[in-house]
Amino acid sequence: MNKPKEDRSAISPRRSENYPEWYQQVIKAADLAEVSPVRGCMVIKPWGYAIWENIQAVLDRMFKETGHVNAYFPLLIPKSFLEKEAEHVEGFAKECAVVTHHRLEASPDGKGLVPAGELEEPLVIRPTSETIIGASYAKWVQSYRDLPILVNQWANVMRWEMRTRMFLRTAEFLWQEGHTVHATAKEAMEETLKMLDVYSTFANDYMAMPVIKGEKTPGERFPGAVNTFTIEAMMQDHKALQAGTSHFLGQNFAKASGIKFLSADSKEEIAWTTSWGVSTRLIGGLIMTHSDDDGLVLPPRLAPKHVVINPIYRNDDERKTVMEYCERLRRDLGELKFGEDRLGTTRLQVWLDDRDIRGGEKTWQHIKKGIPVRLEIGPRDIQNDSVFMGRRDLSPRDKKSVERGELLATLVSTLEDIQKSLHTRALEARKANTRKIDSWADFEEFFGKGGDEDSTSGGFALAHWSADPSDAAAIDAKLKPLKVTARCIPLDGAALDATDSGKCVFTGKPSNQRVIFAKAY
RNA sequence: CGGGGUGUAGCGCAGUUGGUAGCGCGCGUGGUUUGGGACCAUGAGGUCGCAGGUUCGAAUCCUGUCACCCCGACCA
Repeated sequence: MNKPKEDRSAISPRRSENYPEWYQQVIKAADLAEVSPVRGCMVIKPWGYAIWENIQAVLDRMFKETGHVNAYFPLLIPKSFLEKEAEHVEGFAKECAVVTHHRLEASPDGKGLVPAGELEEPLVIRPTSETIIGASYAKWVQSYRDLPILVNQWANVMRWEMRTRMFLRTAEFLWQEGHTVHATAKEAMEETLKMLDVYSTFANDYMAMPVIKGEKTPGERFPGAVNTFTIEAMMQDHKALQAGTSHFLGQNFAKASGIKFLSADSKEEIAWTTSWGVSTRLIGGLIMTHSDDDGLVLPPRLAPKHVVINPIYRNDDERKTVMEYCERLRRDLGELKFGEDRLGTTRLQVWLDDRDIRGGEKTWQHIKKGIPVRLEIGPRDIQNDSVFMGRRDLSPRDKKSVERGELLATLVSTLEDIQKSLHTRALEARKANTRKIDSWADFEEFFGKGGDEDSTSGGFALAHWSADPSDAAAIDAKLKPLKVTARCIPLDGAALDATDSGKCVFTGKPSNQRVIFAKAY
């Protein structure tokens, strides 16, 4: 408590002391979310939800630019629908919340309400919507002329997880799920990869979070998919986060749902489908990619407020002068173009924080909320027609005076500069903790043999791997004690300088592809 | 579902061999302060997770139950 100021950090514990606890504290300090009375569910508070709205705005525009439209399907899915695809049921059965009754009435003992009318067929709260959407598509698709169908839905889903963590894994979460239908396998695969690219672009350009595009190994596939593609990011504790997935479903779900069409030469054919999604988990990724020991750090392009103005005054006279100056500055800054809504570029979002709170306290709140640029304006600054500016990607003490005109002229490029610096920093962290591993001994060493809870051990291991399905069980057995999983087979091995041939570190068999292994969220 | 732990004020906690509840932070008010997380004073706020039991008397002892947390099995 009485540490010298230089030694204090706004968040306790620091990342290096207890990473998982630090993560929780960042969320609390930034007022992003809180636990709810409902098991495994969270309340997303306004600041957290505003970030989600920005994520939605940008992605929604990108989906529409790639030809997709939005629709909405029911929350409840008949149990029998889920049972139609064998692997799919098996994958999701254990995570389903089930609705079995449809009415409440007074309990016979007079205490509270009890469910009354039992449903003939239980309804499952959607854990994902392939089956219920498939039922609609079966009706919508008759002819090759009806294809492709390119629909997205913004929704909530529920998966009854054993252990939950805010944003990273909650029982209920918000997401988007794209579900498309195509006449050919080739076109469906192109769609699958196109949307993976959209996710990758979004992660890099908006979240400033570098990701590796790759294909999941068979063991990590979406239940029912033929191929699952993923974007994988590295968090600051060097663990991997699956940030988005895009699935080529082949004809599996089309067969299960009866999505058939007559081709140009009048033959009945089974359609090809895809699905792809990202969720509020992205916010967890955002936090763990950029935030520091002083709290949340937001990439400007997704920040709900780009700039906050902190007026400083001692009495009512000063207040009047300072507030007039600040209001005028807010108006002028608000004319600048930065940030996006669903249609495209919009205006800079400025928060003039005139709450009746001490200045220092206020500043630290802004820091903990991750606002990219902070301006302090008091009587001294006004005399010089200048403001005091701090950047969230720099030290809280690293502030400088900027002349008003210069501020207006350079602020947008400053924000872009912050955006870029966050990406660069994250990419360098990933590179520094990615290693080519060529022996089992090195592999164990890299991940801390024994799988202890050293929260910052390991990283991404690029290792050769036998794709032979008969080796899968043996490889799993070796990985399990280390708590390591195959994250993906990178699509662009060249970018990772990983195109060489070698021998599988688990089996010694020849391999011509390196796979990324890591501990994961 | 197994193993361990915790439920006391908004949050974090104390409460001894049973005697009807306290501390810190936060919050309200007044004052002094104010360009890096203020200080003093003064207030408000709790049927001690829930239900039984033992007892003259239970936050404390006993039984049951619920919830949450940590460790495993599962996962965007």
